[in-house]
Amino acid sequence: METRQPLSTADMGARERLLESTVNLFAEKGYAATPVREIVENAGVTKPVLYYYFKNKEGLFHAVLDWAAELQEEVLGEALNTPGTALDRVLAMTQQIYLGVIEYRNLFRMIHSLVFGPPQAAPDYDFGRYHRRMMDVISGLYREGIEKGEVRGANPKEAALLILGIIDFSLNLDHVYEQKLDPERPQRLIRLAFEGLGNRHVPSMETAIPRQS
Amino acid sequence: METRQPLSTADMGARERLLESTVNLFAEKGYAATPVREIVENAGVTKPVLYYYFKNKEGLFHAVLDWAAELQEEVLGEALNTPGTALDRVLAMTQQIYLGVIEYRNLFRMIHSLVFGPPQAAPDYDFGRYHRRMMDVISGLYREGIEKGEVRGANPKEAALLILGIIDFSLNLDHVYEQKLDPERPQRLIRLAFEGLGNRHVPSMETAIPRQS
DNA sequence: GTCTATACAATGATAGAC
DNA sequence: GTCTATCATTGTATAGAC
Repeated sequence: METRQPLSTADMGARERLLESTVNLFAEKGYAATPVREIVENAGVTKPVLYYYFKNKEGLFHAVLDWAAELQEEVLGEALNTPGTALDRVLAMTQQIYLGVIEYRNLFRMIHSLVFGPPQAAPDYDFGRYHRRMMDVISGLYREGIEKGEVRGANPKEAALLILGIIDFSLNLDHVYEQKLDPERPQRLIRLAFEGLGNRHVPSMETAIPRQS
Repeated sequence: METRQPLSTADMGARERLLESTVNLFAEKGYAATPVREIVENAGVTKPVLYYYFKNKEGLFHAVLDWAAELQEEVLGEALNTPGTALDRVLAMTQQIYLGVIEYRNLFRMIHSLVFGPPQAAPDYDFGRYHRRMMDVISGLYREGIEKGEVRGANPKEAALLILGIIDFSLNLDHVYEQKLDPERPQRLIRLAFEGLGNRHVPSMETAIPRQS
């Protein structure tokens, strides 16, 4: 029967258009609020085509999410190959993430609203995997920074929470207010978190920041 | 006709049970994935009762959200009456928020997934109001801290983003992993943000800090 | 592989009795 | 105010022709 495809490569056909349509609609309306009819219309095919390539609406859902996990690995993989201090590497990773989000914006928005949305609004899936993977990578970066003496010895897990929280929240903001993505914001906030909100007159580790008042 | 009620007080009747049922189900499954049949079953009434008190499913939705805005004002009002330094007050506010979230947990979860979920998964509503209100309050607290010389002069809006991001992310974590709420976490992370991730050996915010390297 | 046509269940909403 | 019974619509999914 050969209904199995590589899911990524070169048959710019009905299957890929269905995946793309699904991502766009789930990002905008969520799983439950998106009728199959719209998915297929948007992909320029008819309903039976969907049920030919995927078992059902839920199968389509899983196909998209597994694809997302692959992309996350690509992004983090590049980030891990970056040299520099802990702050450098965290900023570079953040940059990579933003580039990935810009390229696959709706995919990210879909994942994000699934992770933080109502638990039963969509079929079961281990959404925590994205989060855990991020935590592992970031806490690893920070831990190395401690060993090299670049940063103070805060609990790496807590530090990772703070950093991931910033990235996450920044992306959320861009999403909620539907502004253009502000690729600078998470970097600014992360620097702020490294420098500290409370300490007056702190020279930055990387940049010399002008101060006044 | 007199179908207008105060929405809050003492008729522990069908209307209130409907609101509570709605909150619980929307928090768990979201707007689109929650059938009115379940709402009324869970409230122990029948469908026409719902349509008697509220215009339709969407009217019920709005009623719940307006109620949430009132509660937000209560919580922030208490927080604003707290004395102390900027850090003290931010921590106190965070504490108040957590108390509120514990008391009205599902209401918060519902709001949150609506704010950060897919835009068209539910009827239109100005969800940004909750966020803007938080930003105003927090940036105000920080600004006062600057004027009193308690904190360094970071951009109050950016500082508010960082702080709100922490609160938000903490609540998200508790939600996503369905752990018990950890009321300590946001406080820890906020202190961490005030102290700074990057600065080794940081004395508290009041004193001037020496640097090295 | 892709279509037309349709089966079948679930949903939001209401009419009308009490 | 609350119920029983019902309607119109929309949803997912499939049969069967090509």
